[in-house]
Amino acid sequence: MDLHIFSNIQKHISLSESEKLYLRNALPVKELKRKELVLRQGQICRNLYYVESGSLRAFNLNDDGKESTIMFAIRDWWVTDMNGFVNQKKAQLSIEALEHCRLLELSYDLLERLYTEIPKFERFFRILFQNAYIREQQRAFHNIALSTEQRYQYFIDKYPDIVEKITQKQIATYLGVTPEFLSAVKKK
Amino acid sequence: MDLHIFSNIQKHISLSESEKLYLRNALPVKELKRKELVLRQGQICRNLYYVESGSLRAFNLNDDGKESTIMFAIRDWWVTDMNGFVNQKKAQLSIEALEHCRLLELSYDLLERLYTEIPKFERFFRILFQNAYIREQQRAFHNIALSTEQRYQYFIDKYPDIVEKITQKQIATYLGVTPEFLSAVKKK
DNA sequence: CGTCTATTTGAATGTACTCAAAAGCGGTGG
DNA sequence: CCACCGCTTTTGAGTACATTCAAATAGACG
Repeated sequence: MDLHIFSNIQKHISLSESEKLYLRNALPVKELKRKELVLRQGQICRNLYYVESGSLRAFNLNDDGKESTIMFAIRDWWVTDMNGFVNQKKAQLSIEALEHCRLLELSYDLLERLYTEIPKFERFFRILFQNAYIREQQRAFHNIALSTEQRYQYFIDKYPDIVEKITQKQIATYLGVTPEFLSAVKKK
Repeated sequence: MDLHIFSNIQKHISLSESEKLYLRNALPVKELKRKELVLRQGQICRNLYYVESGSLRAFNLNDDGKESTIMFAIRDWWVTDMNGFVNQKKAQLSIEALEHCRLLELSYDLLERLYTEIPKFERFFRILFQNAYIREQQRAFHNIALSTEQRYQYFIDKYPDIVEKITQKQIATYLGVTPEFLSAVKKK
């Protein structure tokens, strides 16, 4: 089987050929053009996406027009508005393609079925959420403990593959500072 | 059975009487006095704790002596340095009792055994980590998008049971501002 | 009751934002 | 393939947010 998602899943659990075949048929491919949205803030969030190729940005737009980037997703990452998805309610986030993307779409209903029919998916997503939790807690820690310069340095060191896909303005909205200020920090 | 942990677990999975008995015997009770540490930054983090009663604070102390509070934990919460715990490496955090505490201690080895021997624990912790991830992502979002005043308001609205256990200085280290500044924000 | 820590207050300093304008760069269409 | 257009990045001045340090006051614990 040729999909990256299988090796992603098999980092943590094993899959039989029939399970792969099942998944291949159950996961629609979604192609996105640059700047296209796969989720719009305010819509019900019905799917979890695996990124076969391309890159995306999940962001919130508030009433004052201020954008905050919640996460980036590149090849081999999973992305959605997780709060909206697990509670099947309106998304706080929009998710846009930063370039041409090829996604696999995992619906809420299918995921619930996977949990009951193939219980090892509980394990897979337990590990996925465990890692996601640790990452986000680290981020929250950095946000309260580190200077903008330190957080910028950490970001470009930790996510070089993301950095090459995005603009400095997008990094600024991820760090929670203005593009002007980030520019000034870099000059130093 | 009389432990709060059982109703905590049974929010998401069911437990037989024999499973409860097994857990009861497998989870040592740990009693802590006020200000005592259950984990010290730099130590290997061997346990995950369930809070039967009392309240705790997980924080990082950096080289300049600056404290950052990563989380609070009250009755019915789980707490540890999750990164240290799942990778069995040195803790970034210390965890101290804010008052007399009664904890249940779940070791790394026992948890790994639970995952394989009672697979529904994969589901339980999948849901636990899923919720933790959503919470931390929300926190990271607030850190980059909201003012100190808004984050303070959100915290006291969302966690009134925590607020009554802690000092304003501790809230300040959780929000990532100085106690002096938080005091000024409140006056307004 | 005394001591230690938390909280408040204020002044001086540093960090970050706003607004505006210029310069640079990339995508798109001709 | 080049040139234009729009967006990103830079620069700077003025303002607002947040910290540091010090000292006074208030509270809490033993």
